[in-house]
Amino acid sequence: MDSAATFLDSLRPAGSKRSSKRDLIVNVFLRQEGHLTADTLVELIRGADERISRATIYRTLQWMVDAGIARKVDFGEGRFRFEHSYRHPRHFHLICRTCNRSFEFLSSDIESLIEEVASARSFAPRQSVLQIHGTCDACRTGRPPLAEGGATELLFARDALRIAIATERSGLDFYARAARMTKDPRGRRVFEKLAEEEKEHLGTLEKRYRELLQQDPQLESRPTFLFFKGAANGLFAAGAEQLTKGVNDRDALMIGIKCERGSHRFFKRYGEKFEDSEGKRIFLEFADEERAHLALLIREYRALVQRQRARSGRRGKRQRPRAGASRA
Amino acid sequence: MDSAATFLDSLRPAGSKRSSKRDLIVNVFLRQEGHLTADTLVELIRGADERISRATIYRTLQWMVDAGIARKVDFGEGRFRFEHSYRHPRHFHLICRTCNRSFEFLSSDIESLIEEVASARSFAPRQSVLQIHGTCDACRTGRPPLAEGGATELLFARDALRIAIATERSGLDFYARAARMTKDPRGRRVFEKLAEEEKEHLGTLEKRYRELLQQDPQLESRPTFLFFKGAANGLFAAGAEQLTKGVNDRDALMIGIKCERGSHRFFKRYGEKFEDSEGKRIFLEFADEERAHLALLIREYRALVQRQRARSGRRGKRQRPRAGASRA
DNA sequence: CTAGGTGCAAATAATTTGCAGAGGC
DNA sequence: GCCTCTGCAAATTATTTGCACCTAG
Repeated sequence: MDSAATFLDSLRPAGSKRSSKRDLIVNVFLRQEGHLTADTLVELIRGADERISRATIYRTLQWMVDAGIARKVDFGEGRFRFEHSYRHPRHFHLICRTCNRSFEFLSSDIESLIEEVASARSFAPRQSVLQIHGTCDACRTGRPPLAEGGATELLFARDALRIAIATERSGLDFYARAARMTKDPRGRRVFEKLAEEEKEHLGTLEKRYRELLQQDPQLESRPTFLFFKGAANGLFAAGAEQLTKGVNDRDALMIGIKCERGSHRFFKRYGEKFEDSEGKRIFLEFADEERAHLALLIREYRALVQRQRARSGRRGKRQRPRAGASRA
Repeated sequence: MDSAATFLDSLRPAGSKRSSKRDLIVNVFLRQEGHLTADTLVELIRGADERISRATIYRTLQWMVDAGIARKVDFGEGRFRFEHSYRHPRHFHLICRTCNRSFEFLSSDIESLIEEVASARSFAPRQSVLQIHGTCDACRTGRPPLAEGGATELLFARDALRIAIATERSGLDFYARAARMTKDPRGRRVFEKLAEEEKEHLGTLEKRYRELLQQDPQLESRPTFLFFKGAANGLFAAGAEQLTKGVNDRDALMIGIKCERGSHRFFKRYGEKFEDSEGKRIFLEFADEERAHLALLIREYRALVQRQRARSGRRGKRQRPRAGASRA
């Protein structure tokens, strides 16, 4: 929470004055977890033994929304609720109609489909609202409300790390296998190097994951926050399957390039989508690493083609790198 | 629209009196296309030179919602809108923040993902709201508002038929190919028969599609309403691909069973999800047809296994039908 | 005749606004 | 001192309710 203050300072719009009341409201608001109504906030402030007008609460909430600290959400109850957005990515909601609690989740898969639909209708989407209304587990079965309190930031970081780790594992597997089956010694060394790097990076990620777990002992048992099918087995799993006996050195490089490119794109795109948070950082760092690997693979691919062309004397079948290999 | 009156009669809750005012409101409401606010409806009724109280409008709208004629939707504007639900399946919305119009769509793919998320959280979903807010094509580019007026019922029926036709085509292709490669004459005849049936059904569906097109000359050019990736190439496309040279008669039957089962499940499940409409009927009829085919294939599979077992004398390798074939 | 249905006006409920005074810079 | 923030009360907006009257069955 130390950097939160700095963050807040940076958000204060020009020409606004520091005011004890507003600071109080903002602080009380940020300390809360769920989705507050304006009224709840009034009660909270009154509880902190301060007289405050409803109007001020409303004005401050609007100010926070404009400043990007808060988001206004509508669960169809006839009034708005507010959630803070500091290190808290935009998300979808499960809303229990019995206990009125709401649970958050993200789904990269659903987001992709939404983008496809919008694009099919030439609609420029700015923001999507997805709410699943129904009955939560606790309300349907007996009464095990199951220790709440998952700060979304931690869950997001946890799931981002899990995806990164799964991808790293499948990448390691892929490169190790590719190294084993590559005949050209130089190419083999490249794959070995990449496998080595993946292994090292994997270690870093796993360490980070363990550190994360220490911030909340129950973190692992909390429900999934970020749904993303693609990476369940790692983004290199499909590539690894393609590495069968019939594959030559060049094909192997090409498959690697495709995997790295897909992986880099996913992590970059997804990382950019989020506001500042540990999860975002994980995604972007990962994207950078993949970009470096990609560059290395492409360089090697070109070199290999060059050597093959030279070796096959002038006027071999003059195979060109397939489409895609030449784009950076 | 003829059966709409009967439908309405059937919906009148017990103990309600026929009243000219209410009938008027209901009729005016059902004649509209989009998502009306209570106020718009008041203006419409006043325009039809009748004095009416806002309270009556509100009461009647609530009555319609209770009777299942209307749905209350919230686009976060601070007031509700109402859409009729007669032959108009629940759907998702694209909402233009510039012109405030909204466009409807369905996505089987998104619905599946929603179910998965809910189930992963042991949440019992009752209803989902998905809204994509942004800017529509007309508002972003110049001004080609592109002849509106797609009655959703027609669009739904059109897309249901398209999916059914694609599936039928891929089924025909699958059975024709299977017949060609089946050695056992009796099995071959079964596939030929199924291919024949698919072809006939395909004809029926195509005729129905042409008839539908006559109800709205622009129907084909209207945007997609029902998104469903799985059936873009037909639900048998994957099966047809598996029919390579290495496949024996039994495998072919088994692949067919899997395709029919998947197809039957999809159409049944999806058909049941919707309220009365042409699209619903198409889905359910189709599901029935697939069920019959499925039964035929299973019968044939069992017979084949029996004959093989008999032929291989006592104590062949005693292959059992693989899991799945014995469940009806 | 009697349970609904309807209009009118008043009540709610959430949120916004006008205005005069308080307070930070 | 100026300009913003704040409280209070009044205004606004969408919707609901109380109540007396009306009308179909």
